[in-house]
Amino acid sequence: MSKKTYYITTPIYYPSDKLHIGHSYTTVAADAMARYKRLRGYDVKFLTGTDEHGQKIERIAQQKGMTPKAYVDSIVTWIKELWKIMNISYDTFIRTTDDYHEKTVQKIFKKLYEKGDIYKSSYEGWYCTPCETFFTERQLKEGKCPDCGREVEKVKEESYFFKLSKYQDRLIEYIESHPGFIQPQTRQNEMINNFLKPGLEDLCVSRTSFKWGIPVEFDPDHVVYVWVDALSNYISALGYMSENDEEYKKYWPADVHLVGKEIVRFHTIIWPALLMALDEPLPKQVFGHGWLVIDGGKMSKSKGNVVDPKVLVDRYGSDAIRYFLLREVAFGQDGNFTNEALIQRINSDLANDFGNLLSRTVAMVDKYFNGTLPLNKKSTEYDEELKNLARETVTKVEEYMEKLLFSDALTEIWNLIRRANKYIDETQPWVLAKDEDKKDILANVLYNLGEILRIVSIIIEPFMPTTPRKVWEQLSLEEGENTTWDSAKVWGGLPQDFTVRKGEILFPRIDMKVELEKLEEAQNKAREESIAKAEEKKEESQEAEFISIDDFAKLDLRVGEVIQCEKVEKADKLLKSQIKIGNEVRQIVSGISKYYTPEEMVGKKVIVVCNLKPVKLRGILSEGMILAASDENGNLVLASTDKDIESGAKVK
RNA sequence: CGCGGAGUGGAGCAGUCUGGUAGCUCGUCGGGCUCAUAACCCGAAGGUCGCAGGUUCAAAUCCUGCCUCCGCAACCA
Repeated sequence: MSKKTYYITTPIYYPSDKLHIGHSYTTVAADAMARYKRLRGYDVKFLTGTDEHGQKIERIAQQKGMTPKAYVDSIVTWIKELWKIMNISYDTFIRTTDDYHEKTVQKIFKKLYEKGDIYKSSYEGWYCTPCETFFTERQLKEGKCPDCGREVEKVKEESYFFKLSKYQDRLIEYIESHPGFIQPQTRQNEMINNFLKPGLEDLCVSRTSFKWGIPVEFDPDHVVYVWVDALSNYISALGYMSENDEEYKKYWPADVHLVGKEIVRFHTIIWPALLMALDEPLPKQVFGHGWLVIDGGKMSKSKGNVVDPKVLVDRYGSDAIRYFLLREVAFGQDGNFTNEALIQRINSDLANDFGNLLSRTVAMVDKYFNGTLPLNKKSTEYDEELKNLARETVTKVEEYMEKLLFSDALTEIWNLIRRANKYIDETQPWVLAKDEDKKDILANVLYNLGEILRIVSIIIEPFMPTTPRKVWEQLSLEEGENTTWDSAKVWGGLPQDFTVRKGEILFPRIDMKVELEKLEEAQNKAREESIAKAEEKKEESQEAEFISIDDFAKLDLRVGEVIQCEKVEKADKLLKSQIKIGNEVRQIVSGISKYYTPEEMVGKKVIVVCNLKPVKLRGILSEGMILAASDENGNLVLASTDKDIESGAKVK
């Protein structure tokens, strides 16, 4: 009989830059699950990778004077190194630039086209490069990307569309009849209410405006655009539609796609629709986990609060970081990441509770029995409870892991560890040691502690893959039948006369105060380096962007006096001002409401760009722009003149 | 009336679906112990469970309204 299979995936990450701790979080969770299933005897396939195409990559590479491939190669090398130091046990690392993936995508595209689910049409719309997303005129909000608020580019081109709308009803039906499909439940509500019920629009699935993508086989001017390319990695990695599709037959449908909550939509709407169109089964589950937030806010490069996982792993080792990520935050919800919490966890859970339990056990066997336990044992009244708890703990961990509740699983394990520490207090081995007649009781107590350590070391392996071996080393436990998952359910796997070998301290305690400073220093350094790089980039592009005096002369800058000002309703940043410029009065809308009240605006002399093309903001005409200075800390002040001067005066 | 999440002892969270003594970790204070990484064990203080109504014998939990925070969205000429 062949083994049961288990197929788990992470998203494929976009290698436009290095990854942060949030990416590690997803990947570590997937890894813990993969390791757990392997220990349970499953034939596991664990997939991760990178999504390497798109205009954004093309541009970044261009700025750096590299080919797109060379650029992503450098990032991918960095990512693989990260997964290595974090002990990520992926089976396949797929890159969307891999030859086999490109071929499969082309075949999928062609199949859908032949089936009529992809059709050619012309597209007039807007494109946001950072988001890699098209928008219709209607979706656009006042000329900006509705996702990120940045500039969009007008694009008119012919392109291919996927009939997403055709699958809308089937999707709703599927999701409602498969309650476990989208996890956690709240995400399901979000998808149905936000996207499915309002109606789906067909999806643009090709581009002609850039080249860095997979060419459409039968229409080489087009490259396949993100959805079909990226999402199908989950099946192309298994050899779907290739000569060798054995893995596909074996592993598909996936047991779980692990994704961050921001991309649940793509995985629960677009991806299933694509699979429906291909007549292939849908993944069994999409689990959208929460974010690691910093000081209550989202981690983002623009905020400069991105945490580099390599810095942390370097300082504390991957097992400690993995433990923290999976323990601290309830999977599915957002959770805080702070250096304090990290060190706290390391100290109290890993050093004090767990590491110290090993330390004191080994020390006592060493001290009282010269390192090797005698065979004669006599039980105590406390043994039964401890043994029962050990058995129950393994069962509970199994139950929680099935639901991907990593934090709960670890909580159970730590309850057992704490119980073992208490057991030492109850039995008082140092008292037993003073009485020759009680040596057999003492031996029993120490054996039981050794057993708890054996059991714990086995069941923490999915979370902390390197620690178990360090424990076994100190207990002289051979990796083998007494270190399998099932052996953790049976009391007595450790030899009755086991020998201890004092080893390194598992998790050294950390001086919170000192370490916080050092950590911040290290993190700042890493951050500064990346900022410095970004500035370099900026400078390079700035040099190329000198303007001539003629360019500057095109600006019509004038002094204006605010004669009236009010807030724009339903817009929290906008003020509408009437500004007198010479003999003329203009209406200008500005995003300065957070910094200036309408009252203080009135009477101010400001500098206005007068020949800016008028636009409507929030439906209100704005005929120019008020100049203001703003810094990175979010301060904003209006630009003004040094001394008073008549309104209408030209600025140059 | 945009969508969603959250508001529980000093901090971080669980409990809410399936009403009935409010639980955990950290911190604080007191005690115990000495095998151990100044670690471990026990005890105590500390909560009107955001606010206001309602249902009920009984509400953190169910219903209604409101407030605050966060994310998305919007906005930033």
